[in-house]
Amino acid sequence: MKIATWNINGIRARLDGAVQWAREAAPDVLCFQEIKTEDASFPRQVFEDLGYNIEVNGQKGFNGVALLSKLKFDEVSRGLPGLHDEQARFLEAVFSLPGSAIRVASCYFPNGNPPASDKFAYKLEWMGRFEGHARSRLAAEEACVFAGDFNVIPEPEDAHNPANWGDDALYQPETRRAFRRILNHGLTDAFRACHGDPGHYTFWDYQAGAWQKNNGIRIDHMLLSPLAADRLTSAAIDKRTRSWDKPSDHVPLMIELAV
DNA sequence: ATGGTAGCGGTGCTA
Repeated sequence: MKIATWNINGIRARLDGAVQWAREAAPDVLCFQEIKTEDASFPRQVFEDLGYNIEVNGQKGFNGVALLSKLKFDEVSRGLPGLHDEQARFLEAVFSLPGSAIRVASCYFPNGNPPASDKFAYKLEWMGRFEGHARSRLAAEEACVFAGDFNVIPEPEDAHNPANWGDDALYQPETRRAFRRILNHGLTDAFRACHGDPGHYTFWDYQAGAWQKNNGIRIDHMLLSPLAADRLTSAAIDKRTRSWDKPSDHVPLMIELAV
């Protein structure tokens, strides 16, 4: 099965491209972040016409995540357990498969800029809450995929020019440490497990010709529990979408699992 | 060093 994630930066502003990509790539599960719209105004029909069931944790104007699935939703939960979050950043669901099941979450981690602000404190708090949640999911020994925009540059090889990011929340030592703590509970960075070489990015800023200069960063990730990682057969970034008209500043990431 | 772009919503905030 194919699972994809894409920070779409406004689903209504990006609808034609998002639908075209979903039709062609045909993921079984598609996670969106930054839909920037409320549940009631999510454009459901065009995706339902492609055969998707849809769950949304939306918010007016900012944030917002969604899960689209060709499989039936068995369970859905909104928000990180135990976190009273004003911001719509997390949506998790369980899907039944023949003889097994898989849990998938669409995650939009806080950006956290500027460092040394309340936004950065919120980012670290959110990452800590996520870590606790991931631990409890790992204890259940399920096939589980945490997919989304983590707003973390894990390593220098995940940035075209790491020196440019020294003052950015996405590359602070505390941010990278919090990400490693999450991984160290036993999650696999699916893209990195399939590609050892540097220079693969999922985000290019709109400003200063970042795309033309390939001045990108890898901040969208899929973290897999051991049962999911055992089934991982491929991972790919589809950077073609970044050159489309009116693109998102992020591009889709897709994995394939042998299930 | 600064400013560069985009979505939402109708101004300034967020990224």
